[in-house]
Amino acid sequence: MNLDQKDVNIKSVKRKTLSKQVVDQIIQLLENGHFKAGDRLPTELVLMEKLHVSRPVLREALSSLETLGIIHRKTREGTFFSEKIGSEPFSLMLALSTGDIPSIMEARISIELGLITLAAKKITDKQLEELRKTIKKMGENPDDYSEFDKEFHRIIGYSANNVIVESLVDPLLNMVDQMLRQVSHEHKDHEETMEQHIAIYNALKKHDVMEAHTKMYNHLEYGRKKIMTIINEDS
Amino acid sequence: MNLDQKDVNIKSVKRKTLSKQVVDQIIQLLENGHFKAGDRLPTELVLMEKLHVSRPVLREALSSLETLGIIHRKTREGTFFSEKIGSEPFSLMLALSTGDIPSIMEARISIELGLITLAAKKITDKQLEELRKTIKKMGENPDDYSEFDKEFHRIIGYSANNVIVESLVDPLLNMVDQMLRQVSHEHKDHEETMEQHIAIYNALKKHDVMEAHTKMYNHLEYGRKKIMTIINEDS
DNA sequence: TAATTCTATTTGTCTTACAATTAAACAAAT
DNA sequence: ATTTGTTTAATTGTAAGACAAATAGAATTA
Repeated sequence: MNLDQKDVNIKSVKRKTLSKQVVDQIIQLLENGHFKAGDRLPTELVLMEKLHVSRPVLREALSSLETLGIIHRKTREGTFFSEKIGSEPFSLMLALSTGDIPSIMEARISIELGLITLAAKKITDKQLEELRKTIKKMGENPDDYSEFDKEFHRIIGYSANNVIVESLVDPLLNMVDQMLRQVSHEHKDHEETMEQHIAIYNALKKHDVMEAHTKMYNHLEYGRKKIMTIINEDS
Repeated sequence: MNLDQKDVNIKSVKRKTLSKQVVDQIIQLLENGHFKAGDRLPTELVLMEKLHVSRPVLREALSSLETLGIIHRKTREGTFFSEKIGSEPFSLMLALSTGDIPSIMEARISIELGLITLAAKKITDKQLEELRKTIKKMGENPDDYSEFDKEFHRIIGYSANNVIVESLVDPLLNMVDQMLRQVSHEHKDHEETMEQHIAIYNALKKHDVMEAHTKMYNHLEYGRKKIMTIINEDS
């Protein structure tokens, strides 16, 4: 990108770096429909020529896209557009909110309340059965049930069967889980949690969107308030 | 990173690239609490020495983090952790779903239904007033109201006042808006949309979580079904 | 004091070279 | 004919060094 374009970019104060421009160019290939998920991109050498940039610049762009989950690369094989984003990028992003417990709790509530609506409509019998199992196992392990708790929510998240929102579930659940470990372990509430999970399960089984939402809301608000109480006690 | 580590990474089949490792290292600085949003990172030269990597590798990692919205850089000033992620990364990610109309519509519904719950609790009088204005303007412009429609939803998204979920709103709304432009312009429904917005507004004004959810659900499902009908007609 | 110029720091870009990985082609052995 | 091993070549991965561009802050001047 040495020349030619007479840079009439007066308006943009913060001129974009070349690598950022390359990122945008490659994204456009998707938006144009020239490429789609799964397609193989040209080799770095070819891209360098087409885009008129040096290899480091190109590779900065490709690394960015890979970290975003949009492409993936394999030595000797080449560069491909991914099928879906996956959860790694969101995990990385969440690191910026480390310690901001209220925001994380809210985000988790927000995402899960959105998902339960999709889930109530789309959840399969098989997934309902899986849910039932987690409840059963939770009943059998009143002392250490946090893994089954998380699993319950994860199943609901994935039963919404939506690749876009799906990517958000695991990172948020993991973050919340990690936070819970840091605060007191003494505030568990096995019976109450069981009942709430069962109520949610029953609503999902009926595919009752509104009831599922209500039960999930109660469940999540219950958890949020408990945590907020705990961290306020500490301070 | 020339040597030393005898690479006992037998388990991980796909060895991580250096730049990916650097990304993880820098993320850990956040998770450890050694750095937080707003902090300035060491210069590239220093990071190169500390991490034992070459400059291209380091810069690939930094570019990745910048594209993820986690850091931002300014010539001569240095590199800083961002205060929030912003909406660009999600816009980029969404490109991978270009054309997958059902998924995008669902994701939008999911996110907004999650947000309305937070919004119903946290929305301010000022934001309610803004909402009222968009409804008024929409009433005055029965022919071209799509911008006010989008604005209405955007205000609700931001009234949830949560930096994490906030980043998702604009990209999704823009994507949906763009899709709507591509399908027929003839399917607008001014009166119905007005009524639904008013119903949502009234629920928010009462800070009634459940009613706000219900009204928003009706509104979004109405829109989704309309679009799905249209695209099915075409095919 | 205020405006201007200079300087040094930091990020941005390019070039070149070589290393590492491995699919694919080929050869050898069974 | 099928498996197994070997070579080759294509592609991504890493490194080093140089220079360009932007600009905060210091130095200079009016």
